[in-house]
Amino acid sequence: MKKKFRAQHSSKIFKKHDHNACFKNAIRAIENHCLENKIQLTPLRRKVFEFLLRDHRPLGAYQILDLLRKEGFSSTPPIAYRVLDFWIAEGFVHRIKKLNAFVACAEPGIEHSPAFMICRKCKKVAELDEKESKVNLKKTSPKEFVVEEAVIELIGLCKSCIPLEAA
Amino acid sequence: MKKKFRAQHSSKIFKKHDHNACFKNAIRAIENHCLENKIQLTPLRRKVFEFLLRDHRPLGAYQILDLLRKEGFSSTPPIAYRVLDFWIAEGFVHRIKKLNAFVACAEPGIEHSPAFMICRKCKKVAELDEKESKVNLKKTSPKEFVVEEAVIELIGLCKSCIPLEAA
DNA sequence: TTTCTCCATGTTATAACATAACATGTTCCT
DNA sequence: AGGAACATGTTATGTTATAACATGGAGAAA
Repeated sequence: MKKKFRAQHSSKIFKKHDHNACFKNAIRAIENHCLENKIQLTPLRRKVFEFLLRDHRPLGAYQILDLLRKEGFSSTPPIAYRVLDFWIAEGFVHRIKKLNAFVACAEPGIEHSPAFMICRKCKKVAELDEKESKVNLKKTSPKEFVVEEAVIELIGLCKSCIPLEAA
Repeated sequence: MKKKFRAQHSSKIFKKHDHNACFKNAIRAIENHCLENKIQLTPLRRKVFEFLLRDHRPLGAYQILDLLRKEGFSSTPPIAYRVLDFWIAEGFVHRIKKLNAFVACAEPGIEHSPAFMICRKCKKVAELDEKESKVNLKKTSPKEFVVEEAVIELIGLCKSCIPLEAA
């Protein structure tokens, strides 16, 4: 299986990185994905994805609605939830239950149940991939329980915020 | 540190067990805890804990309110949320974000961020303890991220429901 | 090119979950 | 008995999410 959109290594998101390139790369990924799968990349869908991509910070559905309103889109709740459901189904957005919010995905295209690291200070969110998290958990419950889906959300301090907290 | 209330081994909850003893044991645990810590075990608090203890299935706040109403208690939302917050603070109840619901805790008294296994068929919930889950995750993000709190919720099929699903 | 179908978006209404702020009542300490 | 701390009650409202149905628009097939 070919990856079009290389995983952000989790630590990258928490550090200064070439976000312009990161952003463009992700946009290119959804463009390709939609082309290849004959899915419509509508202005609404593109806009919502762009909002989520902006700074690796999760947005609530109602925050997204406010942003859409400012850009002249309709902004009743189902608008946001539908587009979010769409991106989740395509594997490009994840829901963060802990925050009742949504983030752009770092490893789209493959169905997966990622784990997240949520920095409580800068609010950025990075993913841990399956190999690192879900698999470990699976081992802990060998024949006792068949894991079909996992919600794994770590709240804490990211590398960049640890020094700030010391102050 | 002395444990008063032995952990339900996770698999136990998913199997037939002496639930009467299990229930009584847990009630004794809260009675002791409240006595020892000079905390009031009021009828409302006791009742809410009993509801949650009944069958290892999580209850939503509004389900609890319905049950309270039937027993003649006041049943406006803050009543339930306050009692739930109380038990969570004491370490005897956990919130399951995935379900917007609450479960009685299997390993109370120590502050911990447990992991849960939620059976999508029978709806029962069991805990995985910290050694099995959180620590594994911690190892995966060594100096990148300081984990302060973890939400770990596995959705799947429990031992008892796996055969039923095959049908 | 029209008509049909599929899908996206729009709209209205309401459900489900949660908390703020303040009032009243109870316990228990001194 | 007085007062502080805590528990519960009440009203109002905030926040998150979905159901159900209406409209519009793009592309395929006749």
